[in-house]
Amino acid sequence: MERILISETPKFIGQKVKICGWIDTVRSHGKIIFFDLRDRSGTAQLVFVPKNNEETNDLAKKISSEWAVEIEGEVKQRPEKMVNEKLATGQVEISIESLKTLAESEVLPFDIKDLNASLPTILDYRPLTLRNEKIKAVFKLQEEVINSFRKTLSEMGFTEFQSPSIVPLAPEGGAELFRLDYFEYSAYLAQSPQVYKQILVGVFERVFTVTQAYRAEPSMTTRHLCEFTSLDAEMGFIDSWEDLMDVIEAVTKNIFADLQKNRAEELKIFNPSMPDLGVSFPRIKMREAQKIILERTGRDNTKEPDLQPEDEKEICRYAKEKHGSDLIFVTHYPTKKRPFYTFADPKDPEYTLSFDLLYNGVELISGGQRINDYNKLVDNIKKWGNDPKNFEYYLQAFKYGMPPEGGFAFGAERIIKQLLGLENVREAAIFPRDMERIDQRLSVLQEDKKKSKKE
RNA sequence: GGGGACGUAGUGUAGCCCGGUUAACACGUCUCCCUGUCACGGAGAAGAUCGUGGGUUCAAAUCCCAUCGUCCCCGCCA
Repeated sequence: MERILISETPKFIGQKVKICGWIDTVRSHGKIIFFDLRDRSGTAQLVFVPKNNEETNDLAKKISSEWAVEIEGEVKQRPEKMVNEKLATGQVEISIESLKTLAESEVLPFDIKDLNASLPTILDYRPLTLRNEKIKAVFKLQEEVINSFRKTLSEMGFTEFQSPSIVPLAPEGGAELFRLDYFEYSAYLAQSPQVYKQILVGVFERVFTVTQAYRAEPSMTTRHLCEFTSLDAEMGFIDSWEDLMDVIEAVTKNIFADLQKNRAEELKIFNPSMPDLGVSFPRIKMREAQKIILERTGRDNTKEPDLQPEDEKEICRYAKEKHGSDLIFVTHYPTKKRPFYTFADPKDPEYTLSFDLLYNGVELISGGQRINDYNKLVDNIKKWGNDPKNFEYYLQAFKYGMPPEGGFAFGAERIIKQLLGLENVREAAIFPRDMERIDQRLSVLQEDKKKSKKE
């Protein structure tokens, strides 16, 4: 008999079927045992009543959570009073005729259905806790974010490329790089695909990549990861830097729309408030934002070169109240605070044609127009204290005709964290890396190594 | 790089301020009962040298010091 999916069982009422999956829960009433069986498509109730086969009866008593099993049985319409409306398959149940263990499970360290563990514990048991319905849903939603990003940009004529992870050095500074042995030389893990996406604008005009970015920043905050998924795009022949914000707005709105359209079930688990996609995202200059914050809170940060985390939250509240938007562009960050390739505003060179898109108080996207003029770029590399010789490879793209261009990057984990209201970005990374953890806690994994380093 | 908080059965917490006999509760686990549950229910049981080391004290989960671990905030950033 061929296996069918659990979600299909209501179509087989009165018929014998074979289904496979994991045992979610067991409710034993002695002479009758109910199992919830879970596969990739959903969950259904199985009913077992003792047979005149001792072996099967013993097995049914022994089976417990997370055993992988294969069962054959008849799909039965449930009596009206016993329909479970919470379950998609709640109008039917499968009466077990034969039962086969595919893999036993050890006793679970905690109840993964009603998970009530701390984040470190959840991460320690990641291979198991990912099976939790809610945790699993996070990553189905993240998949959709990435699919949507791909789809929108492809339709807009962007070419996807694979960005390298091993790089010679970073254009944005050296402090936060992971260094690695590369034969007899040193190399680094890419902190961003910036260099490569800019080079490829000279080839494909419009490019994007979904890639891992690595930052060795000693940060233990709820919004930082040492390895994160960067959704990067870059486009040439722009008329204005505002073209970039138009693209971002389209991409972002499609992401939210696609989540609602294609992942309604997973979204329902979190029931987040979705941004109003009918309004356009306000665009305000950083200095204006600081003035608004001063007026609203009395906090005077108007001399600061950047918004404080508290300010970012406040300006998002402002955007929601005044413009009905959950997202807001903050533009014109000071030239000194941005990387060397950022395009200065010709009307006011102290500030750049760059922007952050804030969502519920956190930076979601950073971007801006880039310097495409070869000589200006070389000058800036020097001004930022670097040697243009180290950038010769990258500079070729500009030496041989680079049109006006710009781009942006999202953190995939941050989108999900902000949308679902997760407390920590590590909940939005399927296998998060932070200062203290690569899968397992490094303190446990490499106890001896750390000690020897200290001595 | 700077600052703050926390560490008690498998898991999540209470107890600590104000030291005192068997360290409490919930979930999970085990045994028994249960043919309509869906986070099933009922009865019972096991499970913790209170992170580690030292100090104060007649007496330490509780007070002090050190150490290890965990989390959060700032800087920085997506």
